[in-house]
Amino acid sequence: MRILIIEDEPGIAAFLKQGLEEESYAVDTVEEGKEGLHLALSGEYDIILLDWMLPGLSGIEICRQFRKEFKDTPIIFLTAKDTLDETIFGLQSGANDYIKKPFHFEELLERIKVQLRPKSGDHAIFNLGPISLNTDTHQVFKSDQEIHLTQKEFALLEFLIRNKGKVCRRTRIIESVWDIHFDYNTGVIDVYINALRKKLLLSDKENYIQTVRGVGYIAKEI
Amino acid sequence: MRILIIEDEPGIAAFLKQGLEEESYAVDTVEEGKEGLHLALSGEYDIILLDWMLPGLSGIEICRQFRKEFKDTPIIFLTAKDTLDETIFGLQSGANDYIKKPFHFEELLERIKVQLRPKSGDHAIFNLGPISLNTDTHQVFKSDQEIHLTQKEFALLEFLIRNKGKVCRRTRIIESVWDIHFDYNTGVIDVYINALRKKLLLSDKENYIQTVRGVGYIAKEI
DNA sequence: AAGATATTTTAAGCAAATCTTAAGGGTTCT
DNA sequence: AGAACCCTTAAGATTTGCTTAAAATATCTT
Repeated sequence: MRILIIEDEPGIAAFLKQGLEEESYAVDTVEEGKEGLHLALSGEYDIILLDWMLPGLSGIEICRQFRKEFKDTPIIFLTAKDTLDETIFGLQSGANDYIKKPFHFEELLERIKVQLRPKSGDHAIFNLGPISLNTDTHQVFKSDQEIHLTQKEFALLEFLIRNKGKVCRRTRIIESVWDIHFDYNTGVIDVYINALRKKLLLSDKENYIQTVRGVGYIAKEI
Repeated sequence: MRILIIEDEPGIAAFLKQGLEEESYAVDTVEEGKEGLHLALSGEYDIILLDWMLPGLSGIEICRQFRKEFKDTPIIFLTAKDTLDETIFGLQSGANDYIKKPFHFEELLERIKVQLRPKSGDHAIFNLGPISLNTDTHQVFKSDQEIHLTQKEFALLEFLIRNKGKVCRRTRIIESVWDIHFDYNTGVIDVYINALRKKLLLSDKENYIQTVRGVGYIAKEI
């Protein structure tokens, strides 16, 4: 999962980046407003943490412009302001949640998780045919049979299922799951896809993870 | 992707042309209004950058006349005026966006990209008669029947459909789809057009991909 | 801290899909 | 009719993905 932090105080940004990376998110930070909007509009992030007061372009303005293009990507405001008015204003501009500085890291983590849950229902469970994946407990089942996956295997499967029905390009996968932004002439993806298919016992009849030659892979309900 | 710049200040025009060409757009510039409108009406451009104040014919007038012919081609105004009234007036006359001078090149680039994305939000779907092409899932359907295309086949069809109604010269095709910028004495295009027609079951009655002798091909609603 | 275990990455051989070339036969235009 | 252009086909070249095993790294145990 890729997170973009737009925050002008380097201390806070670094603190968040480190903490989130330990939770195995792929994190980029940027200090300036316009550059932040530009990065956000690349469409490569799964969630955006946005400071309210920024040099260059205000958080609200970034939020508004970003929402023109991306309706779904969650935005969480990091804000020192706490009057009701301002908060409402922020949420109206398209944010999904806000958190008041100073905050506990755990609380932020919790809110991120909530935002990254599947839209239908409030469970942290994603499904793909008989396969279900729980992002809270980090468990995977196939027809009520638990299947042990390693970190990377889980991350890859999560990425594919979150993008169910869409082709996931290899570059996207390597960026989101491995946090590598260049040099993707590597065979890791193949190896891990192979591992997933084996562990999930996917056959020709149950090809929930299909390869799209020359492009990447797609998780599909058959 | 072809861009037409109608701008009377040679410095700005040259600067934009160079920058955009580095981003691998094909750019033409013109300094005078009437000539600009004439070129625009040739229908060969995917997006038009239009100065507000022009000798010959004002930007707004060009915009209005152009819109009579082409409903979809995006127009971005380059403007020094920044009062709300004038901007609204500009957008009413049919522009899709505007950017205030002086602007950062990056910002312009971002706005161009936004305009060139397929319409209707997140549906990355292009149509040609009963054929639909989804750049998101990398799928092609003809009357709800999925048709498997290879990379190159897909890229070629995408190019043709993106330029629906416009003749695509062989050199343009070889440049856009194969990224070859010289030496196009090759028969690949023919081979792939052939493959497309076969896979899409195009007949004389359904000649959505027509050949334009001596020039190239055109994707056309019949 | 060292050894044992689990995970991740790299590399290489193989198989299959895809891409390109080239050549013969049609078609269209002058 | 002749020339230029286009279509079709099939073989050879190339790329891509699958699979395996071993090397490198991280994690756990004692």
